[in-house]
Amino acid sequence: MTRGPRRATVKDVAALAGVSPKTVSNVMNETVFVRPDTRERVLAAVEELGFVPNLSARSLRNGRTGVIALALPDLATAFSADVVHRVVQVAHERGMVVQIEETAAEPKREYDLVSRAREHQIDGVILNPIRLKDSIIVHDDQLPPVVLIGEVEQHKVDRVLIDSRQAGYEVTKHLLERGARRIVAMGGETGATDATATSIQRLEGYHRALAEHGIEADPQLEVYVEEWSMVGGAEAAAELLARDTGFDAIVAFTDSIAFGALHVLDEHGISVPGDVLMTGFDDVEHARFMNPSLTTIALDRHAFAEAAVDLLLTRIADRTSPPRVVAIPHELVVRGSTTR
Amino acid sequence: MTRGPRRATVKDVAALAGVSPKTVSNVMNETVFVRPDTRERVLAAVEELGFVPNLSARSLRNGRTGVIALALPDLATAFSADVVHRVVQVAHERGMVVQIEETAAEPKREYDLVSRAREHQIDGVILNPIRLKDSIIVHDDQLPPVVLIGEVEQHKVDRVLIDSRQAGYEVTKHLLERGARRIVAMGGETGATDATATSIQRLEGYHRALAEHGIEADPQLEVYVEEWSMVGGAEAAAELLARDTGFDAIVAFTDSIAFGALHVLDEHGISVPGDVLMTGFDDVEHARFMNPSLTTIALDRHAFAEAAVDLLLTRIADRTSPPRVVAIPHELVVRGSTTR
DNA sequence: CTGAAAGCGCTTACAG
DNA sequence: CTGAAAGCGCTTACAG
Repeated sequence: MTRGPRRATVKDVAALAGVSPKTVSNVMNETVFVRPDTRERVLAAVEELGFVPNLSARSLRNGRTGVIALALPDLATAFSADVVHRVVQVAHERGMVVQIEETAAEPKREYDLVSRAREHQIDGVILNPIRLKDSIIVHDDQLPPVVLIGEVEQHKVDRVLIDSRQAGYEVTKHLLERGARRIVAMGGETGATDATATSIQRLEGYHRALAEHGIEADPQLEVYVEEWSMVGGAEAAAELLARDTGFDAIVAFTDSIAFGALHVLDEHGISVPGDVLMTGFDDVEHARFMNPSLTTIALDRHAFAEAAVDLLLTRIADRTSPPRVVAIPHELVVRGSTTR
Repeated sequence: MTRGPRRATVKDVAALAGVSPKTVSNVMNETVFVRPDTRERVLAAVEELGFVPNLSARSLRNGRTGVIALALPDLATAFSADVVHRVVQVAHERGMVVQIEETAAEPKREYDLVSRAREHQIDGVILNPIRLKDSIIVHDDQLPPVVLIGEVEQHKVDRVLIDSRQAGYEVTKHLLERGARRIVAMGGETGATDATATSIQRLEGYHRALAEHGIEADPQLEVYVEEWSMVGGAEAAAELLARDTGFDAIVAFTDSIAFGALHVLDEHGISVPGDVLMTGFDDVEHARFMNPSLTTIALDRHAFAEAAVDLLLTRIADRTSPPRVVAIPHELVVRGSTTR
């Protein structure tokens, strides 16, 4: 810096307030009780000098950075955008900033973040892991503070999730109640080798609902979706049509998959909800604005973000307490795509 | 840290390689030429000890953090999601990490970031300012490295933009060529007091196209949109219908506005493109998957992100060079919403 | 409740 | 091209 006055330091503040640097530190960090009049003098000096603590120096000393990482597979999806939006808001309210990471294109990044969080100058990680089997959470047992989001089947780490089995059951049951009998599961497939925990659970719920109605599962009606996006949904719908099997409803495992599938059905002159009923998961904003609007599973996204951030902050403060799980309630939102 | 071995430091590496800490630093930073065999020995020691530099210590010494901030008004929009996605990718390729900030809900944050970037431990900011008149860029002249994205009318700072005037002209001309005569501009309004530079420019292009075709601008056909989102587009469409004036096309100033408007038109039994033609701006992924798919203005988003990051890195390296402007080319993508 | 000293792990001058 | 010393600005023990 060539221009401008030198930034004030704790020393300057201490000198002006007539105390030691240690006392300034105590006031700034509110760790111990400081006598009110001392406190006042320090704060006045801070104000006068425009003192802002140097976070690099603080980090160097105490190992905390005030930064949490949010690592998601694909940042470009509507669901990711909403998670980022809310996590940033909640983190700010808690005095933390958020560093964003994307893991799908660069799988090593996921491992790297979790195995060397300290080296990356972050206090902890909120992670939506890509694949269950790849997740090093399972292997490594000396972890930094980590909160997993999404339905991951392991028990060493704090988690925020929704009950995907139950949700999968509910949407399928809804379709059965509306008269559908040949219901497609779009996103999971029995026996898929690289299935995610989420897809496995949603598929289980789907199977349970079918079984309750005395309907046997038909592998022809299970379509695997590699990329849970609109493109993936469009490809899956094309694959489904190519199988040339009858169907009267689709349970899409995310709203994005549903949007992609809807587009392809429309191109083929298949009407939703006229010919085929359709449901999604997530209730992204577009679900409400599509024509037809999309029946889907909604969750309290703010509660979701808040739980993730707060679990992480708790974990940062106490590394030894047992892992906790927070389940966020969900509900079925019925819209045009299942209403004839 | 109670468990695990102590992290290796430059000292450890220096001792193992039989050199001074300074030489280790020289090798790690590639600032000066180091004799190949010395270099090899140092790198071997780094490898053996798993040495990773402590970035807090580095920052404390040299003032750089390796962090850039990306500050957008609203993170939940599709356009934001895509910008975040691409900026994070490009920044990683350049060895930087990205801190995300949202400014619409917390307007002070914009000022704070730009006026005290150093205090926030960031090397620079990529900023999409909310309102022209609020932007402190105009007032302050001792700025940290800043790159503005979007059409901001000022010349003190590096900028990445598209030619919104020309784009506004092109979509309007396209609609005129398809026979539309009563074309609504949805997003800007002549004389709006808190108009953004973007909305002003798109409106100017719209006016120019009308003028070229000998059509007089009609204030009844200009609808102001407060929030450039689907909700805002839906509200604007409701407002337009309430005016009870004839129209045969809509130039929406973003794709999101178009989606919101499409939904309301559909609810009122107005067909796109049957009764009304519609265009957007941005070419977000949904534009392709809507029914009908949306005619819109596309830009090379990767080039956009790359230009923003690279301008910023150049600025961080050299604070004194004159401000630069990078214009990203755009093109009209014609789809179903303007094809009868 | 507050002070004086030491040190977190780097890199910047200053020498050679 | 490399070394020995100093210091970036905080906070952590250690005293009192």
